[in-house]
Amino acid sequence: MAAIVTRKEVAELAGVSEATVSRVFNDVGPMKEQTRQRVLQAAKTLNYHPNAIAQSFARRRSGNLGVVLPYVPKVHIFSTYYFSEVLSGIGEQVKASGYDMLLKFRVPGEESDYSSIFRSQKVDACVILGATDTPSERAELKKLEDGGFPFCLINQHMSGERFNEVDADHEGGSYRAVRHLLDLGYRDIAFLSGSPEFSNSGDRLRGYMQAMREAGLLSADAKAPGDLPAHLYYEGNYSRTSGMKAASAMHPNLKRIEAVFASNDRMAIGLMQGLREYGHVPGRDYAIVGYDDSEAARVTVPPLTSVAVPFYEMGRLAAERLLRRVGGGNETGGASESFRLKLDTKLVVRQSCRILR
Amino acid sequence: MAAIVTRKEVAELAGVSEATVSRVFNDVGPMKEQTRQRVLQAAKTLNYHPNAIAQSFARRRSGNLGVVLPYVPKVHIFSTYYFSEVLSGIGEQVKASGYDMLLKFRVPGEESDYSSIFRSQKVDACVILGATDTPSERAELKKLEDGGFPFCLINQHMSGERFNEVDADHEGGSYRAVRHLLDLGYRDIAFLSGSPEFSNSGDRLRGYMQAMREAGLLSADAKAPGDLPAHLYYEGNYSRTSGMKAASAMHPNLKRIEAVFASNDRMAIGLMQGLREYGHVPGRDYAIVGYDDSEAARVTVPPLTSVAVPFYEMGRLAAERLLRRVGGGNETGGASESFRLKLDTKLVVRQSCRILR
DNA sequence: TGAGATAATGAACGCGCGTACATTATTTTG
DNA sequence: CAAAATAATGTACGCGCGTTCATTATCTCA
Repeated sequence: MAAIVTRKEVAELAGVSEATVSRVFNDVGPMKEQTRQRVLQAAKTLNYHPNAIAQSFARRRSGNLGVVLPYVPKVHIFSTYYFSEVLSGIGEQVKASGYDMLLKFRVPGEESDYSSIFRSQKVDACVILGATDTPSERAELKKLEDGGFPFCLINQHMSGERFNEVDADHEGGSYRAVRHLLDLGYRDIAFLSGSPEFSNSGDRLRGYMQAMREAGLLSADAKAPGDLPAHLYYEGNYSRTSGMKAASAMHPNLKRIEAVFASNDRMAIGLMQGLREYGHVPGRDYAIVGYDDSEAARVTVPPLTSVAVPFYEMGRLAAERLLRRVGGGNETGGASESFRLKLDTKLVVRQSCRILR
Repeated sequence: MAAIVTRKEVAELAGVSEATVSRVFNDVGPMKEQTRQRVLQAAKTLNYHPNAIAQSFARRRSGNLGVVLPYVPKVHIFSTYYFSEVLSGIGEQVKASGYDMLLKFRVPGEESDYSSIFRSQKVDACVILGATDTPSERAELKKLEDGGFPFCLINQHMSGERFNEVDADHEGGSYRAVRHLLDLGYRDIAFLSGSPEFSNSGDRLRGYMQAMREAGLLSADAKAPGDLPAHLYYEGNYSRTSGMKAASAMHPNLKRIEAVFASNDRMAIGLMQGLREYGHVPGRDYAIVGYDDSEAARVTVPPLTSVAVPFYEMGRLAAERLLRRVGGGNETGGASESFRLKLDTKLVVRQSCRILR
């Protein structure tokens, strides 16, 4: 291992004190140009790089933005559209802000001790992905908030709390998707929901039901899955295989279903594959709209109409807001204002829904 | 911000010295059980967590595995199959080894100063993704090697060097793909290559040509793209859009092409989309084999025959080998043995190639 | 030219750990 | 029971920085 060059060696070569070396590298205080050049030359000669760990320690700041990801053994988490897009956006902002991105894997279901992530001092702020609205997770997040640790949830709203959040208008996106189907003449529109512990699943359902109520297809007080006809409500876990499973459940009812709105593209694709095995061709025998507008939506046959969610931008904004906060270093007074952003979604029309009537 | 609890406070509460607190937490030396319990109780009472930055500093070890990724502004790098799979595998191993994963983005084309990544001491070892075989990159990697910094290349072979590498048998995978087409009766088999600066592009081409030579479809001394009939060689950059572009170039020649072997699934998919616009249906009018066996291969119509590359396992093994090395802390003597692994690839047959003859 | 003001730089120490060596406590042995 | 051996714990300091306060060098002004 190559020997570590410290500022001590640089100071000796340049004939100055270590404090001067430090000042030069941090652009602090008055500095004679001649002295500065001498130091920089010595540093270059010795190929000196400040020890980042020592800097972090002395500054009491890690220079890392933590990203907390759910850990499921053997699951290729980075290959999930949502995570990969958000991470790309975070990465973009981290790079632009001169921070590093430290990934932390948290085992879901296990005692979530979020605050220990901060107490180790290894991250200055945290983006939390895959959080769920359960009492224990809420309690853990409250502890973070009470401790003044800067964090941000993405795509997970915790109503009644003042956590930092970056979310998207899933309800509006869902509403527009279903209105699109209604405008094409479809009336018997089924809904394939994702896991209910995610707030965004509830948002999608709400948008679906609002559009259906406005079209007079549901009673005015319909609010929950239980208020839907059984043949119009299905549930998966956002995976393609759960979409294929839903196809088995849906197939017997397909005489009574004209269209399907699925809560994400993967389930839509799995559903299409499953129904194709029963001889039902998407876009011809039934209409289908996905959600997320992932790359996969563009490669299916026919290409999928889907609601585009700006996950990349969500990740980028969360990182930007957090890093602005910790970079400002303005810890004056009590709890700072929380930020909550809700980004627009957009329906991208492709060939999976023909005009019916 | 919550006050930081240090071992000093724990020591006071437990009525022991700071060294004893340290010993308890590091399970070092003889320790009276009674004393140990007193310390642990005090730590729990104060909610003490060792400061990881201070630990890293004192240990002269960061506890981070660096992952170097190419940075291209606005490109959603995590959404690329190769990167996402490798990262998932690395993440799995990092979690298992009690390390953290620090992402570093490097601007390609820019002066690649890999060694500065190590000189900051912020990572103990590095996995390098997206490296290219250019003289300047080689020089930078040689500097790392000379400095004794532990790193590993993935999916990029640098012939003549002794760098740590984890690769896959692309030549063998390619060969088997083309043999499969030959076995189905196809003779006029075109090749859609990826960018030539990646070693694995050359591997794929070699496997293709070997199979074609053995079938007597190429002369015995054919070695380079120039030795191929022009209508059988195309080039893309591994993106879906470059595959669609290749479709335009290939379409006029489709009377003379029976099958296509594409260097990755994305280009295969783009090609299929492009040719479908000209009325050519994959699996019926021509056969096609992709590479990588990404998720997308499973959702196309028809599902794509593809060569499976264990990217996830490659990432996991690279991390395992590196972390074993730095964890062993055995820096005795000079340069340690480099490791080079080449994992098997496997042809996964689906419906994109019918029996021709 | 000397006093005062300002610029530039150095000395010292803290950040919160890990641990070598010294000291004290406890146990074993003759 | 005392000496020797072993177990347990404490003291002191280094890791490589950032920065406060002290000291020195330089400039300005009367």
